[in-house]
Amino acid sequence: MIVLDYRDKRPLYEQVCEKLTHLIVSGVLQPDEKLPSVRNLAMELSINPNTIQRAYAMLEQDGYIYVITGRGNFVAQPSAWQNEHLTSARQDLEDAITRACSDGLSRSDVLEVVERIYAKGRDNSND
Amino acid sequence: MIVLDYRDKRPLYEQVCEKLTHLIVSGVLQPDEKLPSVRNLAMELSINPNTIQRAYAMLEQDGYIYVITGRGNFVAQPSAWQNEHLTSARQDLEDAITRACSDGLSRSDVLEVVERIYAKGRDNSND
Amino acid sequence: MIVLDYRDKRPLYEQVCEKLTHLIVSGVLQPDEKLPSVRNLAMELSINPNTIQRAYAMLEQDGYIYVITGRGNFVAQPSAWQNEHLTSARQDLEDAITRACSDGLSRSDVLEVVERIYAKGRDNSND
Amino acid sequence: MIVLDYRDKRPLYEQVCEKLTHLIVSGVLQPDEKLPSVRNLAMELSINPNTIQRAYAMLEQDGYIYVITGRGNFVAQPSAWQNEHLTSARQDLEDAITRACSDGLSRSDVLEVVERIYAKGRDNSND
DNA sequence: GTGGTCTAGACCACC
DNA sequence: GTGGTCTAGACCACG
Repeated sequence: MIVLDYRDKRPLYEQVCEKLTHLIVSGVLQPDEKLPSVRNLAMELSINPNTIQRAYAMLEQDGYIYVITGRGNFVAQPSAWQNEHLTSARQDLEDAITRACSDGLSRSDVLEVVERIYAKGRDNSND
Repeated sequence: MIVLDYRDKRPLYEQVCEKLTHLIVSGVLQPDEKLPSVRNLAMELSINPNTIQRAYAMLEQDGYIYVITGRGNFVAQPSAWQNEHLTSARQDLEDAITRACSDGLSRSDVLEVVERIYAKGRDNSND
Repeated sequence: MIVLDYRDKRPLYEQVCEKLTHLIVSGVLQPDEKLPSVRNLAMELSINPNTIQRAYAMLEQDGYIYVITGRGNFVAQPSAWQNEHLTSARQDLEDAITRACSDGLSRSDVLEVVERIYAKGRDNSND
Repeated sequence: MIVLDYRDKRPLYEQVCEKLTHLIVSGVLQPDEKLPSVRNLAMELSINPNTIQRAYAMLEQDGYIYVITGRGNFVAQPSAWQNEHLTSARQDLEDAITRACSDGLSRSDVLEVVERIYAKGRDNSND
């Protein structure tokens, strides 16, 4: 379900968080679907339960999942995260393009990259 | 010459590195121009000389500057860094846009952001 | 009769307890009226009977209901709980307002909120 | 500086968090003032550094403090937290009064409590 | 010395 | 079985 990259400099809990967020946002995990339990996912990834716990806590805090103690963690309704997710993604993009601009990339360079990526990723139905 | 942002989460040496890179790439610092000495720049920014040392080491390692022992640090010829700089910037941009795409941003969302940034940043003469 | 909110962070037995308390205090459940049996209510809410059992135990302990072994649970006389209920509610309110005060809310802020809530909730006939 | 209440049901990190928030909001801790280090405060309170770490992480996440790795934790500018703090306090108050209303307290009951508390707490200069 | 991450293992409340 | 908290102790990057 998730593969960790130990060469990645980011903390493990952040990787887990990001991977799960993608699964949720992309709809692979449907609303109200149950996520693996803290202990199970920890075992599956061979990491400490506390690390998973932390990732789940962040996801809940960001509205991607909700928790029922004693039952498990469940995917939240899109209405709970959709807005925030898009604005945050937009902000990240803005930062990246600003950096690209100040790094000397020309507008046409950027546009070309955009076209290439969106042509390749059209199966995601993001037009 | 350089202003540090202590609220920035990144390590100081990375900030110094980035700021100097910008000055070099943008031509504010000309090829073969001498950079401030480690000690001087450290004093000016009121930070530890080790931090500057580390930043200079990275800049040399990335080909932006060259060192003449006993003389100082000097800006390298653009031919030494231009290619690498652009491809690295391009790669960063690609990653960011890929992420934006998989985060659900549409092509038109991205294009709009690009136009906005490049309209605002036209004084950088990157068209 | 009762609707549970699984998103609520509080334990289920506490929710059940609170809902029943409201029904009793507001007079929807009359003194000496029989409450649903543990098993029935558990089935109706699709939760574990232990949870209902615990809620009933708390209600009895707080004087809202009385138990006749083998017969069932019954709403107690208002004289048994009225005083305690009001002083406890008063105490909670006091704590909340003290916190609001120390959080920097002005007296007029608080008064405004009070008016708003009591204007909206006048159908509860608490003037 | 802080006293923990072990009878309190809330987690320790939340208590620490709340106490520090009060110290910050009330101005006892001034902007840009340094907070005790994670390890020091942990020793002082005789609890595990991780618990303090968690409290500090929450405070940063809520904008009450900012962190400079290797230097320490510092009180953020009021502009960073003032708005959110007040709206959150207002929300808490609203919930409490709604509960009081549905618990059968009359408007005059509530008003009386408000007056009593704000009369007592007038040295806090909250009018 | 500073914060940040991670592990290992324990205990608790809830269901 | 579930999540949540806490401890103890280790290691790392930064300055």
